[in-house]
Amino acid sequence: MTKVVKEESSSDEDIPLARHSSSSTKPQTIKKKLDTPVKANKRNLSTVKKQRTTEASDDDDIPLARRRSATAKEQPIKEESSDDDDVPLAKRKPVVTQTKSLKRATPVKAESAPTNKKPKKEVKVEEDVYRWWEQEMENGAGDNGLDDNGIKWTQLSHNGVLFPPEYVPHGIQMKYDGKSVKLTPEAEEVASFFAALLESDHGANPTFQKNFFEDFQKVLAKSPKNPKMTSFEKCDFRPMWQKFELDKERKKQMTKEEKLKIKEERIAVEQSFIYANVDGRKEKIGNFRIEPPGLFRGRGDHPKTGRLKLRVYPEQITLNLSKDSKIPPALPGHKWGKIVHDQQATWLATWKENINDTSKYVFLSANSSWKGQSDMKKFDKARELKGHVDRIRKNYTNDLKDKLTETRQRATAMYLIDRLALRAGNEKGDEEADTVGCCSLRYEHITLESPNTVHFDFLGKDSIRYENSVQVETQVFKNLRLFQKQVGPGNAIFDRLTTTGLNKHLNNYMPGLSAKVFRTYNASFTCQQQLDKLTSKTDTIHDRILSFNRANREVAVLCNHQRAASKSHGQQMMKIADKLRATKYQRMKLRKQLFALDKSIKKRRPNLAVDESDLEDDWIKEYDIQTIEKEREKAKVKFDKQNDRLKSEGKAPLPKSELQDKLKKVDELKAQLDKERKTGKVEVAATMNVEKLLAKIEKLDERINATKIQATDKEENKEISLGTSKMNYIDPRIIVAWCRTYEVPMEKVYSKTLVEKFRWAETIPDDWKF
DNA sequence: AGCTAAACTTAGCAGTCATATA
DNA sequence: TATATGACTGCTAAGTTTAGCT
Repeated sequence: MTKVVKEESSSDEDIPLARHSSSSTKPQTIKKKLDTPVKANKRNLSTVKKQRTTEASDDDDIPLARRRSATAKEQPIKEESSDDDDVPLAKRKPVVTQTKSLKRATPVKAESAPTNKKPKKEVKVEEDVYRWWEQEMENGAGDNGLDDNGIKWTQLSHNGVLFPPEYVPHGIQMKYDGKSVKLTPEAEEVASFFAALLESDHGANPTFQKNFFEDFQKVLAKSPKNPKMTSFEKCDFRPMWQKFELDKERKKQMTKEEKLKIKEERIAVEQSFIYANVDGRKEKIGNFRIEPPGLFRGRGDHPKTGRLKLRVYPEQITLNLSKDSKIPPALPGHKWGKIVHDQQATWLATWKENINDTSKYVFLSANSSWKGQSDMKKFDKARELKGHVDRIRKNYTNDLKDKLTETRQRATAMYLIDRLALRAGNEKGDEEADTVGCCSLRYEHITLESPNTVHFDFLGKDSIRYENSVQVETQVFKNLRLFQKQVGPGNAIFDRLTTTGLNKHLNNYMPGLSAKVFRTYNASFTCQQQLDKLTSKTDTIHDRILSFNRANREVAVLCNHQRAASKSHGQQMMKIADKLRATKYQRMKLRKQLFALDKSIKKRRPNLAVDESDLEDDWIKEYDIQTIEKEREKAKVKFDKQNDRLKSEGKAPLPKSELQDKLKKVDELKAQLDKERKTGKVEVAATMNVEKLLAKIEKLDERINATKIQATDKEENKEISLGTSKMNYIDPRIIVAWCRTYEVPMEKVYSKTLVEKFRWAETIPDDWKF
C-alpha cells in the first residue's frame, strides 16, 4: 500500500465513497483517465479498474473518525431549516389544494393549416395536481386516523387495465428443414416472438434458444395441424424476421399525417385508463397496460430466459377498488378474477406471471402523491440516519472484534454496506441468475491482498459486474481472511448472516433502518458534499452544470450504475477535438490580425500573446487543404444547382466562365492561405478594427471553453449511467437548493418527468442541506 | 427460526422522440 | 431533407423489506 499525498486530501476524506478517484479535479481539460474504469464492454468482460488508490490509505486508517467529524460539522447547520420536513407525513392534515397551473408554453400559431411545421408545443393544460406537500401541520400528535394505521385511501376507483390486442396472423411462413411450414395462429405467434429477436443477443443465446424451443414445441403439439419439429437447428425464422424488418421500414416511411393518426388512435384508446380516482383526486396511473405475451428476456445468465410468457386474461387479474366504485368492464366475454377493497394497498390491479410465478402490479405513476410521499419518507429516513451513523459506525467497528462469529460477520458486512454502498444481497434460488450482494458474497468474489486490500469481482443486480479494489480497515481484512478460510471455495463468506438478521439488527438503532437506507444515505451525502466542493459562484453556467454532472457521476460510480459505451464514442471524441482545433485556428488568425493593427496590444494584453495549444503546422496545412476542397465542391454544387433551376424554367444556363471565375476565387483563397502559412502573417480586412477583433476573439474563447467542457463531460460519462442515481438515490431537495443557489434552472438537470416527480421537493428553504 | 409471498423500489434495455448534422 | 445520435420514456426484470405462516 502506498501512501500518496493528495492535494486537498482532508476535505476529501469525508466522502464515504468507494470510488471517488474517478472524476473530480480539473475542470475543462480532458483528463487522462489513468485511474478510471476502463471497460471493454458492460458485463462479464474483463475490465481493468483501478480505484480508490492512493488517498484511500490515508482515510482508511481513520475513516470513521474523519467521517464523524464530517457529519458532526454539517449536522447543526440544517437541523433548524429542516424543521418542517421532518414531520412525518402521517401527522399532516390532508388538504386538497387543487392548483391549476395553466401552462401556455407557446401561443398557438394562427391556423394556417397544412404548413409542414408542426406547432411548437401544443397548449398544454396541466392537470390538477394534488399538492400534498403544501399542507399545514397544525395537528400535533398522530391524531389523524387516516394516516398511521396504514390506510392509504378511503375511495378508489379506476377503469381497470388495458389488454394488448389479440394476435392477428400475418401468414408468413417459417421454414423447417428447408421447407415452408404452415402453423396455427397460436404457433405462428410464438415463432414470431423468436423471429423478431433473431438478430439480437437473445436470439444468439443458447439458453434462450433452448427455452424458447421447448415452449415452442409444446405449443406446436397443441394442434395436429402443426408440423412436428424436433431440432431447433432446422428452424429458419428468417422469412418472418425479414417481414418484420420490412414492416419497420414501412413504418418509417409513413407520412407525418399517418403517424399522427396512429398516435391519436392510441391516445384515444388509452384515454379512460390514464387516471385513477383517489379520494376525489385524479391521479395518474403508471402502468395500466397489461404486459403483452412474448419471450421472457431474463438478464445475464438467467436459467429461464427465452421461456414463453403467456397472454394475460381478466380471469387472472385482481382489481383493487373501493366498494362504492363501479366495476370496470373486463374484456368482452371475460370476467375479472377477483375484486378486492384493500385500503392498505396502493396497487390498483395485480396478477401472476407464468415464468417465475411472481406478482405483477399496476401502481400509480412516479409523480403521484403515493409515490411522492413514500419517496419523501425514504429520503427523510436516509437523512435521519445522519444522526445515528456515528454511533452505528462506532459499534460495528467494535463488533469487528467480537468473539461471536455471527456478530463479527454482521459487523464486517455492515462495514462493506456502509463503505461501499453494497446492496443487502438476499439469497437466490437455482431458478434465477447467479448474482450476489453483500450478505450473499461468496469465497470467489473477493481476493485479498496483504496488507489490507480487498479486490471485489462479482455480478450484482441485473448481472452488472462490480469490480473494485479497496483498502479496508485491518480488522475487516483479517475478518474476511478468516471467514474465507472457514467457509472455503464456493460458499458464502458470511455464512451466519442473513439480510433479515442484518435488518433486524439495524432496526434496533433506528426505526425503519435497513441496509438499503445506507445506500440512499451515502449517495445523497456524497452528492451534497461534492456539489458544495465543486461549484463556485464565479463559474459560468456551463461550468456549474459540469460540476453538477461530476457530483452526479461520483454518486453513480459509488452505486455502480453502468451503461454500455456507445460504439462510436472514440470517433465522436476525435470529432470534438477537431472542432476544437478549428476554432483555435480561427482564433490564432484573429490574434495575428490584431497584432498587425496594434503592435502594442501584445504588451498591454499579454494573455493574447500566448499561442493556441496543440495547433500544429501539419494539422493547419491539412485543414487548409480540406477547406479549399470544400470551397471548390461548394462552388460546383451551387453552379449546377443554379443551372438546374434555370433549365427547369426554360432559361439559358450560366456560362462555364461563371464557374471558372468562382473557382479562380477559391484559387486565390488557396494562395492566400498558402501565403499566410509561409509568412505567418494574416492579412487584415479593410473593415476590421481592434474592437471588432477583440470581440470576435472573446466569442471564440467562449466557444473553445464550451467545446472543452463538452469533451470532458462526454469522456467522463461514457460508461456511467447518471439517471438511476438521479431518479432513486439523490435527495431532490439537494438539487433544488443547489439550483437556487447557483441560479441554474431545474430543467438543466432534471428531465420533464423528473421535475414533476420531485415537485414536492421545491418547498424547501434556499439554504436546505441534506 | 426459517420460509414464503406480498408489496414496493430500483435497474438497465430497448424503443421513441427530438435535435443536431450532413 | 434525410439521417444519425443522443436524450428521454416506457417497459418489465430484478432487487429489498416485511408480514404472516408453519
